[in-house]
Amino acid sequence: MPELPEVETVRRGLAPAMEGRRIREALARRPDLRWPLPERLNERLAGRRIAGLGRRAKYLLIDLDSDAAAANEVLVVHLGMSGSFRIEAGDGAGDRAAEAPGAFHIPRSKAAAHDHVVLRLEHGVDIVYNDPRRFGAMLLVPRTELEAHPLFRDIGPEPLGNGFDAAGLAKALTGRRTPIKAALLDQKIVAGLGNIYVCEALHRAGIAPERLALTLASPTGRATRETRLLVETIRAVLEEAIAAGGSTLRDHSQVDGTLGYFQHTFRAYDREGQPCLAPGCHGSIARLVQAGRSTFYCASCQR
DNA sequence: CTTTAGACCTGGGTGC
DNA sequence: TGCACCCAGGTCTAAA
Repeated sequence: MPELPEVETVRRGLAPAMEGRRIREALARRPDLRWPLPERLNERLAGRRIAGLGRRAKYLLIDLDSDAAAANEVLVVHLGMSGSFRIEAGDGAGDRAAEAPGAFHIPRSKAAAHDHVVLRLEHGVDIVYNDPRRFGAMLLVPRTELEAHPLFRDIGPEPLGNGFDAAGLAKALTGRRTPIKAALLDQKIVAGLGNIYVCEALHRAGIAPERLALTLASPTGRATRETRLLVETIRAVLEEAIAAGGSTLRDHSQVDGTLGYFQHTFRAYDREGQPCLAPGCHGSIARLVQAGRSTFYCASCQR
């Protein structure tokens, strides 16, 4: 469940359970997700206090205080394609003592397939990370090195922040001969959009996905009516999606088990063959493949 | 430099 | 029931 609105929903769901709490124990069931998990995860997390939860692009940022002289670190989490968190009541001290040191301390009744990491908090709450496809990632980065980190260094502006505007988008699209669909998926141009919200934004803006990116900016790289429209549309779609708790596909749910419902609001994504929902449009949604990803659009009202 | 194809994984759905 | 095949919310890497 991983575009910006879903990650933001996860952040908001986890925050009340995590912020200000201390990690009692960090348990890893396997050594890696997409990349190796941080070395000595438990030694580095146990006892640390969670200062707060943040987000950058599709990354969840778990801010950790450190005792003593060690530098503060951020536990950076990416959900990949299939990552999710859930909050569970811990099992208390009882049966933990019965298990071997280093064992994965999830009661059998609760352990689910693909539960890879558990953060056991001091107040008896387990934060469980589950990720069937393991495209997700976790890494520990010193707070001061976060922005310069290779994963963050080249990422574009936050679409809901002040750094995202028509002038900047126009500049980023200038000279790019890639389709606008692919350009908006490029995290260097704008952060946090994925396949769903790019399709939805282009549909709402009435812009054809095959249009070359450079055609949306003026020849001199200035903002145009379309660049401005795209900026506003992207913002609106993301804000609506966050307000709806994100989109819930397949069996994913939010951290407390409730479902986001923005998927009921899709006007294009995954609606191949169905009528276009743009006001006054009598077309239907088609599917094409761009850069290896499905694009859903209406050839009638997207120009 | 820009752009694309392949790679990484598991699971669900479809059609034979 | 089994099996082959396609598809899926991402993004890094190598190659063109």
